[in-house]
Amino acid sequence: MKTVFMVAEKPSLAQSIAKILSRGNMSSHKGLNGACSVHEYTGSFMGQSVHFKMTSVCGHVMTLDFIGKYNNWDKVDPAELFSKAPTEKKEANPKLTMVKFLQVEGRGCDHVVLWLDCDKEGENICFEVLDAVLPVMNKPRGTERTIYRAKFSSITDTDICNAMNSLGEPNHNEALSVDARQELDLRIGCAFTRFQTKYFQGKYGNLDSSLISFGPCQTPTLGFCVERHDKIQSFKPETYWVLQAKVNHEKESSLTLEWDRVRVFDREIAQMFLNITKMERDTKVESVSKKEKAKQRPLALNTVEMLKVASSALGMGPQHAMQIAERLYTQGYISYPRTETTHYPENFDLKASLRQQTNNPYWAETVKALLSEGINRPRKGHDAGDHPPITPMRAATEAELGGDGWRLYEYITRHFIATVCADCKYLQTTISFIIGPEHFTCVGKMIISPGFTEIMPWQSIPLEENLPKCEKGDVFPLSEVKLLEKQTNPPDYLTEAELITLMEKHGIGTDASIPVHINNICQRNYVTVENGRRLKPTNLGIVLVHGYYKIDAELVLPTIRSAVEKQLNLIAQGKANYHQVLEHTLDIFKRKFHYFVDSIAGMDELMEVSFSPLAATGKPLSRCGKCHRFMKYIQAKPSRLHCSHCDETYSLPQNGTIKLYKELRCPLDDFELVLWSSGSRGKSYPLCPYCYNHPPFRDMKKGMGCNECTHPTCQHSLSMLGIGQCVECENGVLVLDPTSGPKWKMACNKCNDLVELKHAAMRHPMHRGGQGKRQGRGRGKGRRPGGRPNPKKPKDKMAALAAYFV
DNA sequence: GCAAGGTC
Repeated sequence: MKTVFMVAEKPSLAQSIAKILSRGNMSSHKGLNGACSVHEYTGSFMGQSVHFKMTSVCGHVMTLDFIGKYNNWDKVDPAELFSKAPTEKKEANPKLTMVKFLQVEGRGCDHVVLWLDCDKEGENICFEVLDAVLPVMNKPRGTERTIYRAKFSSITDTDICNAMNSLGEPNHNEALSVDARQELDLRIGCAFTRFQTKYFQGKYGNLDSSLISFGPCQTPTLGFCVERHDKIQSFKPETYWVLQAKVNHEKESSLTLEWDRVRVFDREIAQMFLNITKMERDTKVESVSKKEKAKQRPLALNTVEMLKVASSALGMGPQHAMQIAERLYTQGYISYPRTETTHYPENFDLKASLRQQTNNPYWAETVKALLSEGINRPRKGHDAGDHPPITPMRAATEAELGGDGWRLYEYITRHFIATVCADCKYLQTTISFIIGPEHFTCVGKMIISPGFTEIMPWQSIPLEENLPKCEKGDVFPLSEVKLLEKQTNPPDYLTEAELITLMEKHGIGTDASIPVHINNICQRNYVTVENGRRLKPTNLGIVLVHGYYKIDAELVLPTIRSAVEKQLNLIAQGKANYHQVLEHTLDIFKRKFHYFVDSIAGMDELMEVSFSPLAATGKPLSRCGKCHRFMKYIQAKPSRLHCSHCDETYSLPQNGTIKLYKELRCPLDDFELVLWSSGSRGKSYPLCPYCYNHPPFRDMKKGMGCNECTHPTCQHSLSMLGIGQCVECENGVLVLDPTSGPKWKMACNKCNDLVELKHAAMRHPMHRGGQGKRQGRGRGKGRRPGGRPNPKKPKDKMAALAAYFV
C-alpha cells in the first residue's frame, strides 16, 4: 500500500484535519521532537486505498541569516550586508529538529499533500517542507505526481473535504516573494541597526546604546508614537466660547440645551450672540423627533480586536495578552487565538458553544434565556480564510484560570455571547429649540431593549437626563443664558489600542507580530508605558525619529512597509522577476543607507541636545594605566570606564556593581583594578579594565577578569587564588573571593556556582607572604582533595580551604 | 547583539 504524507502548519491543525479526513478513525503518536504528532489512518487517495500520515511543522522550518563570519560586528562594515555578505538558511528552531523529524516520518512515502496555511508564508513553508522530505521520499514512477497542495479557507468538514478533492500545486511565486521579504528585512534591518548602534555606542554617557535598532516595522511603529508626541508639543491652546441655555421644566428640574453652532472662536461674535439671546425670556420648541436607533452587536472576535480590548479595558499589554491567550488555547479553553477572521464558519455550532456556558454564575441566566428564546444570527464579518474567530471552547471557573487568565477568558466569552444577542435598541428623542435667531438642541436616549449590552455592560448606552414631554410650539421659560469660555486641549499620548489600530490600518506587522513590534520599542527604551497604557516616547525614541525625519523621512514613514510589499506582491503574482525586484529594492535601500551614513551628523546633533557626551558624564573611579589620571565610571548601560585624557573606553561586565579595588594595580599595565560583584550575597571578582578588553595571554579571551587570568605570579590571578575544579560545570575553577572574609566564599570562574566556607577562619591568603606558590592548583588543573584532612592540623591554609570544598 | 515572519 502506498503512503501519503501530509503536513499542516501547526500541531493543532494537523490533528483537526486528520480527525475530519479520517472521520475520527485514526491512531496518533508523538514525534521525536516532542512537539509534533503523527496521525495515521487508511483511506482512499486518487481512487486507491492508501495509508495516510498526517503531521505538522511549527511555523517556519528555516530562517535566514548571514553566514557566520558576517556576524562579527567588529570586523564587518555594515554596508557589506547589502550585497556582499552571503546568506544561508538555518533551522528556525534547532531544538525542534524539524528537518530530521520530517525526514524520519516522510521517508519512503509516495505522495506529499501540503496543508500549510493558505497565505504567502504558508506557501513558503510548503517549499521548506519539500526541501526536507523530497530527498527521502520514494521516487515517482513515470509521470506520476508526487506533490499536492490543499487549499482550504476554514477548518470545517466541507471545506477540508473539498480541499482534499481538489488538490492543486504549491505556488512557487508566492513562496519566492517571501524569500525576497526575508532577505530584504535581514539585510536592511541589520545594516542600519549595526551602523546606528556602533556609531552612537560609547559616545554619550547617559544613553543606553547597547542596541539602537532599526526595522521596517518597528521604526514606523515608533514613528506613530513620536508623531503624537510632536502634536502634543506643538499644540497651542485656543480660546473659544460656547453659548449655554438652560430651561425650567416640571418641578425644579433644569435642562441644558446644546448650541447648534457648537462654538465660536471670536469673542466679540460670541458676545453678540449672547446679547441677542439674552433679550429673550423663553424658548419655543421648533420640532420634536423620535427615532428608534440600534447599537450593533459586535462582530465575532479576532486577534487585533482582542488585543485592543485587552489593553484598553483590561490593562494588559499585547505581548502579555497574547501569552495568556496562547496558554488558554493550549489548555483547551479557547479556540486558536491568532486569526484575522470575524465571521463564524457556516457550520459552526453556536448553540453547542453556548450550552457550555450555562453553569457560569455570571452569565448563566443570559445564556439560558438565549437558548430557550432563540439566538440571534451573528453579523456577517470578514472571512480571511485563516482560522475561525476566537471563541470559548469549554467552561471555566475563575478559580481554575486565575487572575489575567480568567479576565481574558471572561472577555472572550462575553464577547462571544454578545455576538448572538440582539442589537441594543433605544429611542432617540431630539428636541429643537429656538431662542431669538439661535437654534439649540437637546438629545435624549431611552433604552427599548438592552440586547447585547446586558452581557457587555461597558458598552451600554449612558443614561441621560429625562427630556420634558413636549410638542412643537410649546414654550418654556429660560432660566439662564450664558457664555462659557473654554480652551481647546492637546491630544493625549497614543494608547496601545490606538497604536494597534494605526498599525493594522497601514499594514505594519501581522496579527501575530504586532505585539512583538510594540514590545520591541518598549524594551529598547524608545517608549515607556504610562497610565492608561499610553505610550510616551523617551528622549532616545524622539531623537531617533526626528533624526530620520531630518535625514530621510521615508525611513520612518508608515508607507515604507507597504511600498516594499507592493514590490513583493509583483513577485507573488508572477508579474515581476524575483531577482530583479530583490536587486532593485536592495539598491534603493543601499543608496538610502549610504546617504544616511553620510548624514548621520544630523542625527548626532539631536543626540547632543538630549544626551551628555561621555567626557562629561560619570564619576571618577579608577586610574588609567597609561596617563595615570582618573577614568570615569559610566553607569548607563552598557556600563563602562572612560578615560577622557586618552579618549579610550573600556567595557565592563554588566548586571552588577563596580567598585574600586583597594587601589591595587595590574602588574602588566598599571591600570587600577576594579571589583565587580553581582550583589551583596553574590559572587565577586577583581578585574583589570585594560586586560578585560585586551586579553594579555594567548589562552585568555576578551571579557575575562583576574579570576581567569593565567599570570603566574600576580596575587589576584587565577593561578594564585584558584582552588579546585568546579562541581557544577566542566571547565570552571573555583576561585577564592578575596573580599569575602571572614565568611570565605569561592566562586566558579565559568558558571554561577558559589561555595560558602562555613568554618574557615584564616588570614587573607593574599597576605600570606612570599611562600605561596601554585602547588598544583590553578588553571584547569585543580584537583579535588582525596579526603578531608584533619581540620586541626592543616598542611597550609590553602589546603584548609580546599578541605571545605564540597 | 541585528529584521520580520511563522509557532511551542
